[in-house]
Amino acid sequence: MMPKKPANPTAKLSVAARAVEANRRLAATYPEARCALDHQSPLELLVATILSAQCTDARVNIVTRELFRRYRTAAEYAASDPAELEELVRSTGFYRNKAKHIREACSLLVRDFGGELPRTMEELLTLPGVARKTANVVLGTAFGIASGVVVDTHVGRITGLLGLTRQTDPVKIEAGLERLLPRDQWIPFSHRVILHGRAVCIARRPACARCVLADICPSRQD
DNA sequence: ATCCCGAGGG
DNA sequence: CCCTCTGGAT
Repeated sequence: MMPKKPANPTAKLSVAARAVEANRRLAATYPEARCALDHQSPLELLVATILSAQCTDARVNIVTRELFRRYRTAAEYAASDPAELEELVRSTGFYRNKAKHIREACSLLVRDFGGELPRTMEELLTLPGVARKTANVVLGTAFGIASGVVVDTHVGRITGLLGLTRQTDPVKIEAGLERLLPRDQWIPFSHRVILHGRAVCIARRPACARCVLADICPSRQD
């Protein structure tokens, strides 16, 4: 008999099959996966998501606790004192841009949408500081509309490591993932990958030894 | 491609 | 010190 060689499932799975299998395992591993940004309304989720750029969700949640107490409506954000808003969001980084985006987006919400959040990608993209990632979060989590996969830094990194995409442009990554996964999995998949990125497949030091995807991951490090 | 920008981990 | 954190606009 030939000595038994270690199986190499990576080579046997098509990209599509690997995407589905990865999602299946992540679903089993993180049954509780959901949006980790604290919020009680679509507006609060929009603000939290704008603040989440290049910042941990834990930090965003610390900041929004006070922020949401101070401002309740789009009109209140729009009328806020710029310096005061900047100070409240300061610790999330990029604080001048973020404060400006919140103020300007809320002004536009008041002017064009009656102070409410619109429910289409096209309309959300008219808001300053809102691109596809933020719009997909708001549509998917606040409104239950599976508009697209949320491609943040974790989803971009991990889907690349898994060989689910060769793209680096988040819009192209998103389009590819949406061809690999059924629509009703787009948002849950995003949340699971983000959790996995925080807990196991950490950017600085991926913990492949305790990763449920290690045997189907082309980038596994031993 | 570059800028915005604070906080925490190694 | 360097890298990364649920990006977006110019």
